[in-house]
Amino acid sequence: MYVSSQFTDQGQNGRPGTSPATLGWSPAGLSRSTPPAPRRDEALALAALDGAATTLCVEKDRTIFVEGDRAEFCYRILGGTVRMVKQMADGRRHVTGFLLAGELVGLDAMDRHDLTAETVMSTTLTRYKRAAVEALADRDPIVARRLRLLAAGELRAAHERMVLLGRRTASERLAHFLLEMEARAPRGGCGRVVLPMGRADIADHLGLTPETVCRLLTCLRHEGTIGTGRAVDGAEVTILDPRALAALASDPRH
Amino acid sequence: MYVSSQFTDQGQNGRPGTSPATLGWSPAGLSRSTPPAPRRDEALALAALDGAATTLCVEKDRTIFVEGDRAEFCYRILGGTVRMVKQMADGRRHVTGFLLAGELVGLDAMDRHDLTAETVMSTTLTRYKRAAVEALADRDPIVARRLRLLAAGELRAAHERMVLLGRRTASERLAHFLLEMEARAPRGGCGRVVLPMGRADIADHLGLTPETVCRLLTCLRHEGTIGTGRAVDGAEVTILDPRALAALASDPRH
DNA sequence: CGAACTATTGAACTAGGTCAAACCCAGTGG
DNA sequence: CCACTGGGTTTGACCTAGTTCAATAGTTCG
Repeated sequence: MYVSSQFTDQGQNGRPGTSPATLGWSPAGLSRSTPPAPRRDEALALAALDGAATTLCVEKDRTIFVEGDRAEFCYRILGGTVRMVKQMADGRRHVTGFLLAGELVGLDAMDRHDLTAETVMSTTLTRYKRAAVEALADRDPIVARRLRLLAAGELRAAHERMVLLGRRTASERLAHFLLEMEARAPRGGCGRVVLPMGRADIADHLGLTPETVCRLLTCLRHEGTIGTGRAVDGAEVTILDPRALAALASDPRH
Repeated sequence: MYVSSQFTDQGQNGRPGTSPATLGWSPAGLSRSTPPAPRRDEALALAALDGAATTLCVEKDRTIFVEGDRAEFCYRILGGTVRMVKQMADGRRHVTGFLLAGELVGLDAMDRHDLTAETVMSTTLTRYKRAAVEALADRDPIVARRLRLLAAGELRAAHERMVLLGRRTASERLAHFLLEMEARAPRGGCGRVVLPMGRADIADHLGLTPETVCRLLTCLRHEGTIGTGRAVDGAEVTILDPRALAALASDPRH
């Protein structure tokens, strides 16, 4: 209904030109300290659904689904970036996370989505019927277990984020964000982080204002901790002094 | 091991005198806007484990388990209050939530707990082997589905909390907290909220300082929005003007 | 080239934090 | 029964991290 009208449906053969590094499962927003997430088997398990899957292309800044929508589908990102948003009535916004290629969107829903999913840039994704996933889980305890694990991983990330939002300073937040993005980037992200999202998105993700994000970035640049430039899809940050950045991020325990 | 040494183990017949309002499942930290959580069936499902369950009494301010501990058990609170804590190396702390009678603790773990559970007051709980729960879930898709639903509920609450921590003002946070506690209180909590936790706990839950919590409470009292007093277990707040409080809390959408 | 964005920088302001003192009990011991 | 002690709570005075407002500088697109 609502959703399909915004998509360019390519049918199940419309594979995009970009081939993301990994199409295996990896829980969204998982931080570095989390034990390595399961991959291989689930990819296999989900393969059982590929017959019913549809591939979609969505352009920049479109809505995939809205908070409150009946959760009919979930998605896997083939290429691109998605932001998960929680909106307040008065316009204040929080970006609960960014999802990258290979990650899953909208799997953590009950009856209805509780977050809005929007594309940060032109994005390609595979769509699965949630009902089919649920059915698969009912049939196969292994899949069910993986789903639970996935949820647990997201919950863990969410807890981490609460500490970040509730107790960390602005620079700690930004440092943490840069390191997280670097860790999540496709292999070989040796100090290079591409930030496809704008300053406002980052700000809304970190509970800051765009101005503060800017200022902190300039500050880090002046201190020689990072370098900035522009990549094909969005700004690029080069981490020049990982030690300094890590010191700033100063993780809770570990 | 670590855990059992701090407990007064009553064995499985050592039922406590207090009989909490509901022993059914209810996802922890679920906010009012969330659709009513499933109850009856899960209580039945878990009953299958009651043979292996142990009832424990833990006094005030003890640790039930620590972040990083191998997650051998999970618990259901019979009576009392538990706080879930995330600690930073430098002492900064975040309380991700408070768990009340009837709610479950430590079910959302992967291999290890990612939160520390501490008693806010003298608390009685039932302990289940996680492995048994997992096994039950593997055997029974219904249980598995409930577990997923439970996790989704917590995730939802976590997202709500991120908005709260990242975008809401101090007074909005406090108002929201009071209303949430009132909604979660055992039936008939007509405007009366018992707060068994100290100001510091509330502050760490809301990303504020104890001083700010205090000031805001006094402020609300002076405005005639609430009244304060002391109950048997902890401070008590009476909500005199629910409208004003709700206006302050001003929920996102809805 | 100009419109419309987004990013950057500056200056002034404030919500909350910090520090420190006063209060208010619940125990406890004389 | 009452003073004493030790913990949390309140209150006050002051301060700063981060916001707000506003102006400038790139960028993208038509």
